Amino acid sequence: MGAGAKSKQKGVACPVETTLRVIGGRWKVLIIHFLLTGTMRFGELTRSLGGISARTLSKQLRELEADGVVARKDFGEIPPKVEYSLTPLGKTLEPVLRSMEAWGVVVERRR
Amino acid sequence: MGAGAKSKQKGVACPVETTLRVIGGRWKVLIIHFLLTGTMRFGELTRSLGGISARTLSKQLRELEADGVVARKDFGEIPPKVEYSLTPLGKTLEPVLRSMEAWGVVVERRR
DNA sequence: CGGGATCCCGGATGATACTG
DNA sequence: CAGTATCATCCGGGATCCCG
Repeated sequence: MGAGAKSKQKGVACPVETTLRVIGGRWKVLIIHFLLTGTMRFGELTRSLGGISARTLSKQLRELEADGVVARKDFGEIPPKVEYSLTPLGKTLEPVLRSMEAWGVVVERRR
Repeated sequence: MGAGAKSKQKGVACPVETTLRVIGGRWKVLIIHFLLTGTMRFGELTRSLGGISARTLSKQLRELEADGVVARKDFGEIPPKVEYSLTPLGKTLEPVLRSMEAWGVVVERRR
């Protein structure tokens, strides 16, 4: 995966790798982190993430949507309004992120 | 990575991303998975992982070592003998992998 | 056996310009 | 506002060859 992302479904039947494939993208855990606090619009996410390009955000959101983690709601208005939120499955990622966060804190303290 | 793996230390002070940076490599969770069962030699890992190149295995092991997750023991013999194992810190990754595995299982069942 | 040195490619991401 | 299209770039990782 270049950075990280890993979008291949190479025979590897390891569930841990499956998870990594889903949340391994450069910005995905951040996106999920923010959506855990509630629904957000595209522009809000762009500003919150700080530094992500529209092209990349769009792509990562669509991948998360394809994996059933994120729900996209298009209001079909002009000007456009689109809201993103976590699906029930997406919300079940919270304990995973928390355990990763806890470990990351320990590692960071180590230096 | 290709991205995937994320080796940048960009200001991002998010612990979750720190964890992802450490275990996000193409083979790292697999390596850790095997080392959780005990000490292994370079060749053993190569065969167990199946398909990894020596260059990449060497590199990922050194990165894990630099992050304090893996310990390397060189016996300084001829022919060479090197053993790899998890450090105490490395072993604390087990609950993280388990939560990722549990989620991965659910997702895989979803299709 | 356990790597290091090189060469190389594809995918991931950014920058920029444009649009409904 | 929320994207898409296109071009440019960067980097992880594979393939191959070589060595102590």
